[in-house]
Amino acid sequence: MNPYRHFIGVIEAALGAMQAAGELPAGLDFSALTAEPPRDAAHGDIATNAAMVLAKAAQKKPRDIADALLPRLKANPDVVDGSVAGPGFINLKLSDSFWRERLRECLKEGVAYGDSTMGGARKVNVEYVSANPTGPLHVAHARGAVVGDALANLLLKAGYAVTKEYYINDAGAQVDILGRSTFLRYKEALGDHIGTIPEGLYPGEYLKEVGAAIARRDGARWIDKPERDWLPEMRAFAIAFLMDEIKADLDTLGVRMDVYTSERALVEAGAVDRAFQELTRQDLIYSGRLEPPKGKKPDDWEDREQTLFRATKFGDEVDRPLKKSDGSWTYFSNDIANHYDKFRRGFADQIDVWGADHGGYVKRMKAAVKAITGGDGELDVKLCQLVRVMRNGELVRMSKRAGTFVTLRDLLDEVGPDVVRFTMLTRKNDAPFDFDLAKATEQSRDNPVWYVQYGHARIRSVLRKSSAAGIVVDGLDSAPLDRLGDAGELSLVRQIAQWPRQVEAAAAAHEPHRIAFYLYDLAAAFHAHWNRGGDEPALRFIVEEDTELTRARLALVQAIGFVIGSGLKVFGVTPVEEMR
RNA sequence: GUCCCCGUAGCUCAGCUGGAUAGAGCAUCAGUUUCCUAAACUGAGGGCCACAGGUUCGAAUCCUGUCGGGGACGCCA
Repeated sequence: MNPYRHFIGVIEAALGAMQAAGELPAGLDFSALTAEPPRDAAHGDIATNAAMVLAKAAQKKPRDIADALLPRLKANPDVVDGSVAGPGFINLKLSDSFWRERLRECLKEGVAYGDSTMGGARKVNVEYVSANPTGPLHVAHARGAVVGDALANLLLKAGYAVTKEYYINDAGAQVDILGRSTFLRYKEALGDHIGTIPEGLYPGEYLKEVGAAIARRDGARWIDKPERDWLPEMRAFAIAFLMDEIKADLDTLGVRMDVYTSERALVEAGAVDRAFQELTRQDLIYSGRLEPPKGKKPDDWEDREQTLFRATKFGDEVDRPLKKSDGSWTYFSNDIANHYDKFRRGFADQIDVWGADHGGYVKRMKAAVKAITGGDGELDVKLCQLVRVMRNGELVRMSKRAGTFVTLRDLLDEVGPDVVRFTMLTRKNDAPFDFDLAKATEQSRDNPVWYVQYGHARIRSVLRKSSAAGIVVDGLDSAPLDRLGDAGELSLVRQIAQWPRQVEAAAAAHEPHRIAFYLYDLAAAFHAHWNRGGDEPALRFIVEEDTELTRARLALVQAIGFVIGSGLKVFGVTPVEEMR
């Protein structure tokens, strides 16, 4: 249960009763009403702005409304005290037993604690990674992969029907370049001296393997053929080869897509024509001229009549071209088809995770989705800012294999998937991120991954020790939780009870990074309480002469472990049993 | 030239879609180990929330402008 959502219901009921009694006018809008934990715990457990939000519409002073509302809220059996403060806040103190019941819920539900029905099983499509199949994944892809995957998991936990999708850009000029680059490496594999890679082809050494593989398969059969014969072969082979590699990297990272959509297949199936027809039907396409682009020099700019989409009607800066000068579709056209296709597959709610270099593309894609779905579809775009890989403050520039950038594989080999995933999620997606290899594996409070995992390891350690001492650690949900009376213990109980709310808030905002900060705070509170047992042995979890008290405390410890496990599950990180 | 993101403690960052006296870690200083992992914990100092207006009961948060940093801008994807 999300206690705060629960209490909004309680408050609304009390306000309804006031309306029925004529103390408030009918027809008030309750949508701005909040119930949240006050910043200062001394104020109580729940603060509501109800009186202030309603004052204007009700034509009453906030404090008068609050004074009338307070006794009605105090009548709730879970409320033990309450007061009106400041400009009209109502602060409520809830009974310890109310919070202990939340703890019991957690113990019963295990890592499923925090699961929400907020999403109402609504279908959501999260498209992420979607890297071009022209080379290995690098760090920027890693960030997108981790953010997208965690966001998808988070929405899953919040009760949405989520599909994880990868859109393969296997059409267009860049895969032709890939095909030609592969052909060069193919010749090389057959003994040719190819010299330096010509301008305009991919220089990365990773293509050597691809060329060698196709040479093994096909021998010399392409070597004297014209390009039109070998290009489709080279292209298809390289794409398949590199996609396998990408999938393997993602698999190591713990990312498993539900759907891979091929741009080429979409085009061939007529999806672009269908989207084009739909936009035409809505009269959103016309022929016109565009201003030359500003900034960069338009060296080969030609002013010409173009097929344009009325993006400006939906909030974009200019109308956008759908066809290239040779008459073929632009990437934008294909991508409209992609999003339209997703809509037709039942996804009104769509989320794309992109790199920051696609920032200029957001408005037009949102405009297109709004347009082609007749306003029924909604696209949210999460832009991931640059990632720089550092080692002790020094910038790490490139990998040996790819030549120009640090690959995801390098990162995985060095620090492992769990560290990559958690660390990438300790920052908002729209802020740049320096990934420090030394810090990521450091064992200190400065490293959130380690700190949270250490908390979990301590929890497992206590439970192991108790078990070895003959205390039953099964069925802790029936432990006598009312034996938990210490202020530190009750504070931890309250913090555990925040978890369902954190899940819902992070899911609603599409911000998985919030989970990382919550887990860090929870771990900090746990470590602090742990150390109090040093000064006051009576507070230790295991009290040999009192089995029931011990079981109550172990229940608390286990619940914290469940919540950490639950959060790490969203992140796709495995909780550790012990530190080594 | 236009658009997008960012600007919070010396450093790295949070700040729960507008709430009460702005929070963590690092660094600095001072403490805590016969104890379930001290790889931890406790305390102190440190702020004109870039700047200037506006919106209202109330602004780090929303709107406008300025400054500063990053990114993007037809026929690439």
